[in-house]
Amino acid sequence: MAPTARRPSMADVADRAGVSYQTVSRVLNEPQLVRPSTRDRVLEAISTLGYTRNRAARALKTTRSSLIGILNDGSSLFGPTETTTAIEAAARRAGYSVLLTAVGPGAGSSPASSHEIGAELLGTGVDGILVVAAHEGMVPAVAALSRSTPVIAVTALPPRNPEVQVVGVDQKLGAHQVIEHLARTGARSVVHAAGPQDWFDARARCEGFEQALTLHGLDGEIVGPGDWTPRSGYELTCELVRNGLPEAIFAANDMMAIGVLHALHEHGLRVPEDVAVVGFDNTLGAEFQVPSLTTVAQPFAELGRLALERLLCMLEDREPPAGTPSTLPPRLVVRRSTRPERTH
Amino acid sequence: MAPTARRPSMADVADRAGVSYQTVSRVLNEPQLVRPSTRDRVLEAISTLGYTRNRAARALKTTRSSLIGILNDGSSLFGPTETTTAIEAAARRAGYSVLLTAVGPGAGSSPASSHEIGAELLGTGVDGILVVAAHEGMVPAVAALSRSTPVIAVTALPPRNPEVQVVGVDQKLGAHQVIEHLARTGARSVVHAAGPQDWFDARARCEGFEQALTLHGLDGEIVGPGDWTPRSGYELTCELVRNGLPEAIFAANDMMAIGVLHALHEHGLRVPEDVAVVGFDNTLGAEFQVPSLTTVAQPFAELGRLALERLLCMLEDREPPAGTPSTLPPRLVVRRSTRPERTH
DNA sequence: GTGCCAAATGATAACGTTCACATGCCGTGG
DNA sequence: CCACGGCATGTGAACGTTATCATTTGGCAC
Repeated sequence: MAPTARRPSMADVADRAGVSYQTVSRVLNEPQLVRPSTRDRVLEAISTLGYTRNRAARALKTTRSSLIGILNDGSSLFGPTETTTAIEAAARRAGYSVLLTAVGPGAGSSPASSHEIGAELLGTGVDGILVVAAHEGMVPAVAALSRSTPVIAVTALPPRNPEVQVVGVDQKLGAHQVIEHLARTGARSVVHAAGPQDWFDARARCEGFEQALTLHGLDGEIVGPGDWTPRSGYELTCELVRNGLPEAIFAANDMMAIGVLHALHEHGLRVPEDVAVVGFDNTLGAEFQVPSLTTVAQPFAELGRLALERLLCMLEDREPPAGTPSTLPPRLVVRRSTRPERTH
Repeated sequence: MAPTARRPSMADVADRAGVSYQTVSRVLNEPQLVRPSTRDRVLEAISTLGYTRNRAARALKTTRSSLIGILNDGSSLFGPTETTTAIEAAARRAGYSVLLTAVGPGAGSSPASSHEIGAELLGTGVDGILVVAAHEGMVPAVAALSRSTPVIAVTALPPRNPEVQVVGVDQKLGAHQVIEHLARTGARSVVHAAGPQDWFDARARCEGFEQALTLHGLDGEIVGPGDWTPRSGYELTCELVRNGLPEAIFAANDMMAIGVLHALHEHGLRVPEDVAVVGFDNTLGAEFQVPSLTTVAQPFAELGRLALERLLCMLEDREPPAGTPSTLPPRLVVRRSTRPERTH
């Protein structure tokens, strides 16, 4: 590290190019207003000096920070991480940077302080906020936030606080696809090992499960809730083994499904012959479980891009292009942990 | 969203408290310099107005943004994600926010543009940068960065560019622990299914593997490289099955190990009776694989905290407290995918 | 050549802070 | 009673941009 000579400013560039700093500003913001020859001279000065705009000054003057805040839950869950990465890439393409803030147990902060964290995030001056992995604990923070900044939540539709725009994957549809597939493969009874009920996505899967169950006339119930971890899937299954197994188990996510598979194997039960198993998410490892896991793939990355696109619309005061969905469909991926569908 | 009345500034607070804006500034920055009664009046004004400092103005004046950049590879790998989350939490506690930037194929950007991305990250005015999930493709960006900003790389020791400080988990030690365990459980030959060789951690594991092999007098070789995915572990194992299996397979990470387990199961081979399998990372699902996976746990979160601590030392021009390690030890977690150690 | 319009460029102020310094006040000691 | 030092607070300038308005320049018709 050099003795940190001050970074070059517009004035330095202007001197070198023999123009005023205002012209430099114009080259950067409205190039069409400046004569090509001048522009080239300025651009050359910029590149030889290695000049970059001072973002703080820019933000101060324009009252826009070019920063987008992501609020997540501090877990390392597959889906939210994928979504976050996609948001970052899309944001950068649009000229924004991404400020990451975690709230919740995974981040070592109590729900009580989620309020504070919201305020803090606001204090950073972000232009807009995307809430990834939305669960109940974030509601107070989001409610506070949405009063002073555009906010979009990435989740299944939350029952209340309708002020906040929502973008998500159709969890109910996913559950329907699962149950339909199980019905077609001859299962008569299905248990749903539920996810944590303070997560909107988990609740939506439960609702979808129950709807689909009656639709297809299957027996079934919800057990749990688990907590997204393999261990919770494992423990719930052990209980089922003691109390009577269904013909199929629909786990709230792939991690729990992994626990389910483990428990069944441990008790000498064959999958899918004795019990069929389905997960949710299509995690990286799902295909290579033993047996390879039937699951529901969610378009996490596309979801991130969609959410960002929506947010940009809000920021720039334009309507989202007609026909843009706010809900994306998931896709059932059939593998070997369920029986093959009858082809008639 | 209200018609966005301008956020209150220090002047507003000052008016309300009947002091000058400078006093408000002092209350915020050096409270001990202002009389308690005045301080209370100011604090009250702050809270009723809901005032928060304008970060842009602050950054402009102080030339410090209170922003820390994280450069990662845009993958959703378990380790980097955990580390990132830990960094974010620690940074927030220290009064910093975290700017996330992904570079590399996972982020949809070619290595060629990593240079640009580095410059861009610099342009945001971050006070320091943490490189998580360091691989060869980041070297140009990091080299450029480190000339003008404090940078710390979170990785196994990279062979070159010694200017950049490094914090990491001792990958070689991890490999040694694995081989020692395998030796003790009676394995005579081990194959290492290597990770992508442009990752420093992957290379370090290879080196450790070879060292430990000769140390314990075992047979073995390196196959691959894979690419961290289950599929690559699966394919490498299928090849091994054709060409002759060792008594143990040491996969470069848990994901690849999952692929290995799948392939072995598919070929009717028993784990650990026919072949022992070891992974690396202790991913969330490792314990619940079939059979549950022996692996090396890395202290990802602690690593993040350590890296941030180091970076803060650089930022504040103080020496890291004596005795702070720059390398953390991993921990072997023995489960059922390897044979039990002989107790003599 | 003169006048005029548009295009190109420059000058000034402001954004909300913090820094460096100036001022006012109080109590103390001579 | 006054000079002095320390504490508490206020004033002016500056950070690097962009917005607004003013000025210069060049081209062209008359």
